[in-house]
Amino acid sequence: MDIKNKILYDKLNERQRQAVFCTEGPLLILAGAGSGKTNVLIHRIAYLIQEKNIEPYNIMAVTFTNKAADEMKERLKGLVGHEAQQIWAATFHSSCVRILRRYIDRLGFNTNFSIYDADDQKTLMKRIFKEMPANTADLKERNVLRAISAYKDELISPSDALKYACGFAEKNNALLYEKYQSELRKNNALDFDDLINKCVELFEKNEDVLEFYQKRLKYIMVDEYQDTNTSQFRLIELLASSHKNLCVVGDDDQSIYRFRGANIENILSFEKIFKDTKVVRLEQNYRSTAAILDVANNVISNNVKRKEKKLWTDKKGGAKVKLKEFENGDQEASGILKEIASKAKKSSLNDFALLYRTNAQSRLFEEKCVNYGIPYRLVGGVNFYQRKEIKDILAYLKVISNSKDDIAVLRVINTPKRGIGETSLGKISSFASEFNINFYEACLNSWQIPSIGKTAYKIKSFTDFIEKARKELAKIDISDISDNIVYKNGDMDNFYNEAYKDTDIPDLLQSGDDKRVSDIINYILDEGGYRDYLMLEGDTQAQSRLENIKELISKAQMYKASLLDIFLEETSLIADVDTTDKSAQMLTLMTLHGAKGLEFEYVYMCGMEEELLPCTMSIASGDEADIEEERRLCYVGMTRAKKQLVLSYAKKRLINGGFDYKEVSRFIREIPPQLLDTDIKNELLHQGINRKKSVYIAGYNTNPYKQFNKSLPFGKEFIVKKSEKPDYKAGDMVRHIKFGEGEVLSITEGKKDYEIEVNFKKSGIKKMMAGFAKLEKM
DNA sequence: TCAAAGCGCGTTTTT
DNA sequence: CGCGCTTTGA
Repeated sequence: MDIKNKILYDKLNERQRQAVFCTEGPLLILAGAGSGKTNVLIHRIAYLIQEKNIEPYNIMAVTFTNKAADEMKERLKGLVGHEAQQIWAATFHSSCVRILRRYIDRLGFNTNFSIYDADDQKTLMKRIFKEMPANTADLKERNVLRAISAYKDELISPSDALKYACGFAEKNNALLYEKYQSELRKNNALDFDDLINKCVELFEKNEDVLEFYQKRLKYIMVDEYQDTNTSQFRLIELLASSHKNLCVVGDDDQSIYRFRGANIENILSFEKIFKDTKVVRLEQNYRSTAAILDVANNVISNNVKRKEKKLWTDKKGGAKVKLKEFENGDQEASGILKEIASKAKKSSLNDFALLYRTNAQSRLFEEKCVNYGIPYRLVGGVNFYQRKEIKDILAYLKVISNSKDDIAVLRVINTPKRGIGETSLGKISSFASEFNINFYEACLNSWQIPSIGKTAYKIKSFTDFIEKARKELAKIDISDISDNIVYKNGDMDNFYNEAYKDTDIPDLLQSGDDKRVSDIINYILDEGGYRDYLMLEGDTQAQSRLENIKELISKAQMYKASLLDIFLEETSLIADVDTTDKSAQMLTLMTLHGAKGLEFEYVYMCGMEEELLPCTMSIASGDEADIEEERRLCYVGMTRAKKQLVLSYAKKRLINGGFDYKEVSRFIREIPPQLLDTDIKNELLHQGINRKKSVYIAGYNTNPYKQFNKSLPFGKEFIVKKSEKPDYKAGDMVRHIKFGEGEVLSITEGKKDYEIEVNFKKSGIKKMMAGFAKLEKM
């Protein structure tokens, strides 16, 4: 083979090279965990450019997360140099936004559309609920939104949903879906799912647009292919249908987004859909020791729905996987963190990751980290862009950019307080719907709103404020938007750059006295009174809120005010502010989902308990497929570890102020005991530790610590002793500290305590444990 | 109109 | 336990 830069590919193994050199036609790369798939992808791109003379401009690499996209761009830069900037490497969502900003007018939207996040969706749905009380009685916004999202994942339109709905509930959901979509359109807004779906719609209805992108994107690669849903698949199928140079990389064992509509069929049946697909399996793991891989393989082999594969490594041996048991969640946190702290003395804290199933679990660890002085980096959790103050500022910017965005207008019209209350908002709202105009337009005509009175002046002061910003600062000119190029962090972002491929790019940062997005934010802080509002709220958080805004401002400094839209779109699609400087020595805390695609020397997986992993929902559903997804999640976590994996669980745990006995996770019981390094008796692991499950404490919504052990410092263990036989019996009247008087209905002897059923005069029948309830005989 | 106080409800996971 | 939502009272 005639290869210019042969050395580059010599480091790859045989299979990896196959994948890299196979450039034409459909290719499915089944890449096990740690098999170097990202490496293969970037080498494949390098090969296309350097050996096949493909223009970087003709290559698209789609990822699932911003993190992955950034990493890919970074590594490509190292491999192919500045040309890497021409490659279209982005997430599904940002790719779609980029396309829609140019062409969505074909679908009757304005190109300055807003993007609604989960919060905005909920707010919008709430408004719909108010408007349609008959259809929404005892429904929850969330559930309806989930149903809508499920429709969208499958590319089902509201009219189809309505057509095929059976039963009242489904019909109703479909109806709400229809309403929701029309509201979005009114607001000139799209939700996350729409970003994909509108793009598909655009391509299906506009052949010329599709052709334009097909011609440009001659080689398409999709990372984490197992996580694509039906609509994402359709999008890729459309783009690749003419040249068919589609390469997808995935691992069915790491599919962990089924809940979000990821269709595992996309990977299982890829070969059927794309004729003459070549399949390459990457099964050599370069990341973990055999000890770790053995454990992971044993767990995942319990899944029925999977492509059989044998992940292997030549790193023989390695430290056994550790299993640790703790009395409670608190001790688990201290125990694990102490161990990490002492181990980290010899290596770097950066080598450690602490993984958990739910974000809620992070709190305990955060507190302890603070106590012990362990620096940590929390990935995920409350998103920077979801914080109140940031959302407020962004909402102002959205209003300035797209005044049709009612949700944004409503968010800020009375923040800071302008004396425009619920009643007035209602009046504006009904005026708006009566004349079929947007909320903001109604505000502009506030003096015409019946019985609005003096509030009209207050409304005017708000619209004046917005209008001034639009005229003097943003200079909103929609035709301008696609004709600009953004500089981001000193790099040319490849937004719209296809149009500018051969032109000189002006350095916007140098161009003197232009207004910037940051100026608009300062205007909101100063003239809008937002700073005073924050300070007057006076809570301890005010300072940190201002800090957050400052961070936003520094980002906004890089954008010309006329590029407000682009600023907004970047901020709405970014999951986490990318200030994670890797140079600092920090322990990483994150969810199992967040860990996908990463690796660490030492991985600690905590909360390895039934009802946590697998989580309650997946157990309760009774659907084995849900359990399999949890098992894959467990597998993903385990395969992050390079050198050592430590699993831990707590025997009991405080949950929602209640107090649960936990059973060790079934996934741990799936590991052959000889593979584990543990003090715990292995028989127990085999049979499962048989404790009484999920004792519901005494009808309390309160923490037993608080009720009976106030004096105990936080963190001290609460010990349950087998309690004495109570001095009351069925039929007796008793008194409870909270519920007052009641009649004992029954007493049942349990393993550790007596379970008492009491009929309280005020609060009805409650079941409680005698040891906690502290009932007094009357 | 708004702040303070009370109630109920909860948990996957993310672009 | 906490959060967010609703009710309540000024």
